[in-house]
Amino acid sequence: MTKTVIIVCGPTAVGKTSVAISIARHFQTEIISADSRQCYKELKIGVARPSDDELKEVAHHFIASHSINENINAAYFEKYALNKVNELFKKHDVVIMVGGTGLYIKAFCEGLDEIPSTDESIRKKVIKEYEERGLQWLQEEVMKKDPEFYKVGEIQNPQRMTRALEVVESTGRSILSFRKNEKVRRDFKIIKIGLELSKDKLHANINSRVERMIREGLVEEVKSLLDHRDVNALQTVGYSEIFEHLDGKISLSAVVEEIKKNTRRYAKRQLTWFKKDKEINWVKANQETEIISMVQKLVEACG
RNA sequence: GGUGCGGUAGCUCAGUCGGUAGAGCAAAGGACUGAAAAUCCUUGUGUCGGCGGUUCGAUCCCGCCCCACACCA
Repeated sequence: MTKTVIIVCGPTAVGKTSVAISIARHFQTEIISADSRQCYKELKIGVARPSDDELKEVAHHFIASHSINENINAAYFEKYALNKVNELFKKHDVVIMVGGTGLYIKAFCEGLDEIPSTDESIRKKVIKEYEERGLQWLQEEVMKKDPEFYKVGEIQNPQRMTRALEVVESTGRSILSFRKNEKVRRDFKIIKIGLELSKDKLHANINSRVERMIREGLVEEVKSLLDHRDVNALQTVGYSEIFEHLDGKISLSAVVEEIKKNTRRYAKRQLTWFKKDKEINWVKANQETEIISMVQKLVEACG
């Protein structure tokens, strides 16, 4: 039988976890998470990690598997998930991937261009200089050192600009010279399922989830991470806002509303990303039996 | 009941010495190749409280009314 990965994606709070578990049980297989925050063992309540019962029901990978002090990114995920999927294919014909991190899913399905790993000290230096000297300095540096990128890049976006600078400085070549614009072909089948809900229902889910997180002790969780607030893993909805509250800048009730708002905006960004992917089969998130029979048919069709 | 202050975008407000209006926030849409729950870009939204009057022309001036707030009784 053709080896197959079924990818379940969609916006936050749409109900991916439970659908993925149902599908995994149906195929008697395991789950690889594609979530850029649930992989950290230090983050639990605020990232809506699957419950202990759920984790017991089906084996999960890339959940609470790394530390916030590690440097995890899309390229890392691509390698990690490819290794994991090949390992799981020894025991299973079908493997499930679930998550809301569109870039990670894309990296897994299509690959990222190989860019020589840059010197960590150069990266840090570039970011530090940007923080000290500002965007205009960054733009001038990129204009000087990588004029090609400056012409086409997002010159208002400091993250893109610092990356471009970091790459020219450590390789001597423009980041554009590494871009191949071709998708890598995987030797397994990929089926993409997108879960959807009406905006009203999604927002209601988001609101009640945020309130539950607070009830379950999110403030305590964030308090225990205060010393690490600068790490990338903690630049996260639900954590940034509570850090502000712990600083005394904003009341708890205002924080709750901020988290709801920022989660809605995050969901919208995810939707914008996933809508562009024409390979996704969209289904209503709350119709599990229909989803399973559809997935079963898709798996048979390709194999 | 009297006096004062106000009623302009979903919210908070600015403004027009009379030529039918604009900021912030919220919202909506979009981009995305080693930070992606990140980061960045774009965009409106109006019976200017109601009815009359003056005027070529009123959201702006005048009158009455309604509503909110404050103070006095």
